[in-house]
Amino acid sequence: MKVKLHVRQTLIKTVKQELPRDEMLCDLADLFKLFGDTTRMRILFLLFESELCVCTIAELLNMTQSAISHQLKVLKQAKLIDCRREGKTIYYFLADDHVRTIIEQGFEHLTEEKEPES
Amino acid sequence: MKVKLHVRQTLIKTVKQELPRDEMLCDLADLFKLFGDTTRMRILFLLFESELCVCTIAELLNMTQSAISHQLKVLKQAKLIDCRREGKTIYYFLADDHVRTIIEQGFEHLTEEKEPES
DNA sequence: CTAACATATGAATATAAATTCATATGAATG
DNA sequence: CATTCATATGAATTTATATTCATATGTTAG
Repeated sequence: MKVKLHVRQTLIKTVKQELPRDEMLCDLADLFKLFGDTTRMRILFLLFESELCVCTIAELLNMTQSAISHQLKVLKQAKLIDCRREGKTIYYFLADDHVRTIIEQGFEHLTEEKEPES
Repeated sequence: MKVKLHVRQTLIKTVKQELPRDEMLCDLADLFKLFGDTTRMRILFLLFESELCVCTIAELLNMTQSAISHQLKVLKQAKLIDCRREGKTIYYFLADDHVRTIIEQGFEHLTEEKEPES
């Protein structure tokens, strides 16, 4: 009885500490995965400048409307971008400044790597 | 002649500004790609604590030595981790603090997303 | 209501990345 | 120097992801 209780508490501890940690780890990986694709990165960089509609993004990146649309969906589901409708066209824009911050962080890593502070 | 010169200068401008931007974009995507995989993320989290040898990582993550070895290679090539030999065993460790910073940034994004400030 | 335009979407295909499997390398030990 | 242990690696396979293609949805204009 006592032993079982102990086992159960350990289990609870595991669930409370290990599983969330693991879930968080996956969430993190999923987040970074979004930035790990050239097309999505290009889209985000374009949206740094201003909001844009799907067809403009497609033109600028020289890709099909469909391909862009699919990627926009991915970015939107992840809440990195949002959109608003204006008649027929739909404008996409960055949801907040986190995107910038995260990308800047990565950028710093790259630049500091290439010029190793001599 | 003058027109051609102008065209050429525009081309140079393009090469100097657009292409590097594009190359940088790819580098960035490649960097983030590294964090976009659960296995690699797990490995990095383990290395947050201390340096570890391949077999220990494999045990802790409950994966084959080969799978871990392949991923360690990827991380090492990207210079996120480094290693030292001690007899037969090889210890891997984080190359610098950039890894921590980048992951923390992503982490902040996640937490701020889940609790949208009140 | 129909045509035209902008975007979205499901399924198929193409492409890339992770894991496995078999085996090679490299160091220590008897 | 043969064996054992730790790790690395190439090729095959599996699995995941991006793109394409065909078509659907939704909006505006006539």
